[in-house]
Amino acid sequence: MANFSSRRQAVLEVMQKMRCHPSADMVYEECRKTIPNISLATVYRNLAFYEKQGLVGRVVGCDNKERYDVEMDTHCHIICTKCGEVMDMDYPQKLKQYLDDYCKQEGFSKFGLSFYGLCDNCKSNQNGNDNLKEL
Amino acid sequence: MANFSSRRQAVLEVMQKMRCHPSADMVYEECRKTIPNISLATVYRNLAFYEKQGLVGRVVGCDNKERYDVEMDTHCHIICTKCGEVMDMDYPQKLKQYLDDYCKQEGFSKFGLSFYGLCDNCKSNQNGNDNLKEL
DNA sequence: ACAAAAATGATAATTATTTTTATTTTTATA
DNA sequence: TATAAAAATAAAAATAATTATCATTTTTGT
Repeated sequence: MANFSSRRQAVLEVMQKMRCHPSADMVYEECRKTIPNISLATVYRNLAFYEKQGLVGRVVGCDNKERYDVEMDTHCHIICTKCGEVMDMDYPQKLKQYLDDYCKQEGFSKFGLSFYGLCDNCKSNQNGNDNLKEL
Repeated sequence: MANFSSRRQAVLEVMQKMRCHPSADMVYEECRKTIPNISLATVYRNLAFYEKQGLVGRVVGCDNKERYDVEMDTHCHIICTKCGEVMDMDYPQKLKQYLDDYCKQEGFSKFGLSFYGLCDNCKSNQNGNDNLKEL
């Protein structure tokens, strides 16, 4: 059954291998390493395909690109207000259960929690600018 | 001091009057009702300006537009997985305090919580399609 | 009143994403 | 295995949202 085409499989494998929250073009660049002539549209199409399946989700960072993520629902995110990087984080103690229950009780299909702040990298390269939009 | 230009003021007033989470072009259309020759660029510029001040925040709905919101931090959001509408919601009991404390403790500057599901409107116009991307 | 700084409108440019179309690959079935 | 139908693809064009540019206007501080 669900035997995907080679390109389609590649997109998922690349997503699973990348330990980050790539934008579509990052996935594209990564795919090209093994499939040099894959098209960007194919990456977009397959990310949308997997999103519909629930295998891939979208996170929204501080830049204006969509970021994609495998394994949603298991973790929340820290989003750097300076560089836009998205990092995984375990839910704070007890919170996951609380939100799961609440969600079920109210009939929501899912939830997303993000914390905003400087990532370690930007923290050490401090220049007092805690805002992407600054020039 | 902070005596803004008339256009800049208008953008904020419109935002405060609109009881929704408008995209930039929605704010633009609303502004044009009183200032017919205001420019879309001015709306974008001033939304960015207020965002930097922390007076306006961005929410992300299910469509690919940025949605803007005044009074962040007081409420969380329900995002309709069908029409993309963003609605305000009070934080579930005790949750706000918990998250505020956690945030302060960990040194994050803010957080955002969203629940996903069908809005009442889409619930009643049921057609089994719980996904914007469906055709 | 006047010079300097900031904001604006109009439009062009950019960027991300989606659509289109002709072609190729995959799938199902005979 | 051969073959017709369906699905997926590459490449490019189209679309849509946002940002940048620049000449002009408005605001600010003195």
